[in-house]
Amino acid sequence: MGRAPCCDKANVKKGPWSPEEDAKLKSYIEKNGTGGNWIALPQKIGLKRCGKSCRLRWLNYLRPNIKHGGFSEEEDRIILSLYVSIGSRWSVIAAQLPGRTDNDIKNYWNTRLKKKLLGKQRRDQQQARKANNLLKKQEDNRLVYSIPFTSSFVNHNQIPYWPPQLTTNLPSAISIPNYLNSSSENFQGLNNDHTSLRKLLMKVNGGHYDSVNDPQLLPHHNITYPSDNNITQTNINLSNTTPPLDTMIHTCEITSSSHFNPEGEGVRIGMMEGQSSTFPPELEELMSRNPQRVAADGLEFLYGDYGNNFVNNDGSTSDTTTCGESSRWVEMSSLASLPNLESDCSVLVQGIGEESRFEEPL
DNA sequence: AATCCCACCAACCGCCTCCAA
DNA sequence: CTTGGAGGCGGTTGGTGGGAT
Repeated sequence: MGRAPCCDKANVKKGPWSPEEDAKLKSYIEKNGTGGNWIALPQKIGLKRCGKSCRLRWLNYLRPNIKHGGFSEEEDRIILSLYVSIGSRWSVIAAQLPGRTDNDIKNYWNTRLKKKLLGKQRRDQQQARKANNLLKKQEDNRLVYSIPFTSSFVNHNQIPYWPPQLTTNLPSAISIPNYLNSSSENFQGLNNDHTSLRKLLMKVNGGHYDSVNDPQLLPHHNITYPSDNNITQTNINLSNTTPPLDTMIHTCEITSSSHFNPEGEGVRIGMMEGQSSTFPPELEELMSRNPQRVAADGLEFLYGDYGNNFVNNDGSTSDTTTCGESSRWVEMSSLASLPNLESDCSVLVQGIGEESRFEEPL
């Protein structure tokens, strides 16, 4: 037996609110408050609406001092930094942005901010990919299957695609892995996956992209984490001033370099505290089933066209109709889990400010 | 001018948590 | 301790409008 519905679905109106309904709800709440019971409220004032719907309408639209649209760069930064720290907890994020609702922020993130970030990154990567493809051919002979990251991970000769203003401060050991120069289709997968996107953002900082473990990051944010990681509005104190963009970028560089393995062996970077892996199991299976392609292309085939040319156990190949679903899953999750995403941290963080200032005006 | 496509966003749905009985 | 109602939340849907073809 399922849960009883909160209201009589047959007798409640759905869809957009009329001005009359808005006026009724607003005037009643302004005079009497909600009475602590949203479910009973619509009946009291003669609205054929579900109590939850009334609550939502009030909180997201009718409540005083609500701001709609026109997110500032400052707000972008706050949203990003909190998203990286605590994930898609929109109500917590909204609590740090006066006048913004969780629904607004959620919509803004899903429709614009996320695209802004990844769109910028894709463009950078596509440009860099062209340059890297030239160099890659000269280095293929040095690839060793047992050390799959040798070429792509430790490559001091590749042309990096760090944004120009960052390259002067780059740790000399860091170079840009080939496998990150993915096609837009592959990175597109991240658009649809909160966890993957957040992992990516966390990964680029070695899994320590939060203000607790890294005081350099978000120095104006004072976020404390209860032991059960149950973050509430009350234990987050975020000042109105967010850190300068270059502070965030600088922090990314420092923490990223600390995870760099100059020996070029299979590099392990902890995704989260107490967790580490060289590759996700799916990726390792994919690699073991395609040794020729690993040897030939390094890890590029994992993000490139492997879905279209998948080597089966018997040596034959399959297209996406054979392994479509699983490969798409690997594509998304592995990209978010692969080590050495140093460059992306700067690109992503950089992407916000840069685009807000110079590109694609909203 | 008609149609298609896509971005945006208000609103809904269903799950989870809290708390009083 | 259990149960059920209400609030809260995040994910998703669907309507709408504007731009492209």
